[in-house]
Amino acid sequence: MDAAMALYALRGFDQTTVAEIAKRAGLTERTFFRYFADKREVLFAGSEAFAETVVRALGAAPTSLSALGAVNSALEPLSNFFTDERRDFARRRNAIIAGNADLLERERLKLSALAEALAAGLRQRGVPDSTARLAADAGVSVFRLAFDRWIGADEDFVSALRGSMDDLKTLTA
Amino acid sequence: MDAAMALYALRGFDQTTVAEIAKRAGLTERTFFRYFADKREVLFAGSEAFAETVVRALGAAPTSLSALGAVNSALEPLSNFFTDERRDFARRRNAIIAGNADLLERERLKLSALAEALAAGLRQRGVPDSTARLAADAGVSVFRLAFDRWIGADEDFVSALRGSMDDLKTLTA
DNA sequence: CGACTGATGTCAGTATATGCCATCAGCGTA
DNA sequence: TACGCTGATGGCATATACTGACATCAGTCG
Repeated sequence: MDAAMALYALRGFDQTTVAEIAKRAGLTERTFFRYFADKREVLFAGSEAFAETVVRALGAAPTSLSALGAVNSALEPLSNFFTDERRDFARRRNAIIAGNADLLERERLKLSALAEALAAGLRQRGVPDSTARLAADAGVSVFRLAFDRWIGADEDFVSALRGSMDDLKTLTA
Repeated sequence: MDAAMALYALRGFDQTTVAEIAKRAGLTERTFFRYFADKREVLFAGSEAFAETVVRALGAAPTSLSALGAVNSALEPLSNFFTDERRDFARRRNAIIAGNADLLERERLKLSALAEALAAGLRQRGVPDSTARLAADAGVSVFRLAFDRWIGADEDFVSALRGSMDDLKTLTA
């Protein structure tokens, strides 16, 4: 992962070959592909843990909450991922992703997987399907907005999340 | 496109090579790649026209409308794309996409491009950035929901759209 | 000591994708 | 008519991503 990140940052994602990454890491190409399904996946390794955190928090949210309220409280634990110390790393990672269409594509897929997981969790709470899907999507939108705020300014993630959620509320007001 | 669709449906996307598509279409592989950037793009050829329609309609929406109202009215012209005659084709296309991760990935990217275009249009109407992004994303969510309804039942697209937009409203109520 | 296991290496092969040059048909113009 | 231009296609070479099959080797357990 370190080797890949460094090379992607240095000469860009497209201009980096798996052979180069492997060599830098002191491994063979074949071994690289045993750990990562493809060249992009290196940058999205932690994404399952990420989604799991959200889903678990959703499961733990009080049943009294509305669909959106539950989603909101499911996003809060993500502040453990988005701490001040990791902001710099996140910025570098983000710059790489933003600069390449294939990586953006993968990111969207991961986010939509997150949305589906959220929707499934909501349905389990008894939320009707269409509501569940819309609330889940809205949650991901709010998350993206909060993430951009967190990464752009020195605002901490919880407050960015709160601000974004407020924006959503004014949207429909 | 016909050749590709037929083969994708017949033996699946992964099991179909570009060489086979080209042969069936009476062309060479090289020519295939002059028309389509990659193997997936065949299924998303019309997507720019699609996005343009939405953006144009958004530009034409009365300025008195709220952000969400404008997005809603921007989606309505899509009923021209989703007519009864095209439902069958859409179903076949959808089944292919749903069955393959790479294709799903590409679809997400197209939808997120649509969301970005919508957001840009909203900003041009004076909508603040975060509101614009959230409203655009919500619009795409509503569209997806409406599309699934349209494709699943024999409901026509405008009514599916209306129903989905209602769901969004009850979500935040 | 021998069997098993997990991680890695080696190698061969397939498919995607791109660049470069050749060809050829159609079309307008001197 | 002859000429040159243009756009679409073919042909070829090549890089790179990925996959499957088998070999190797270190550790470990009985």
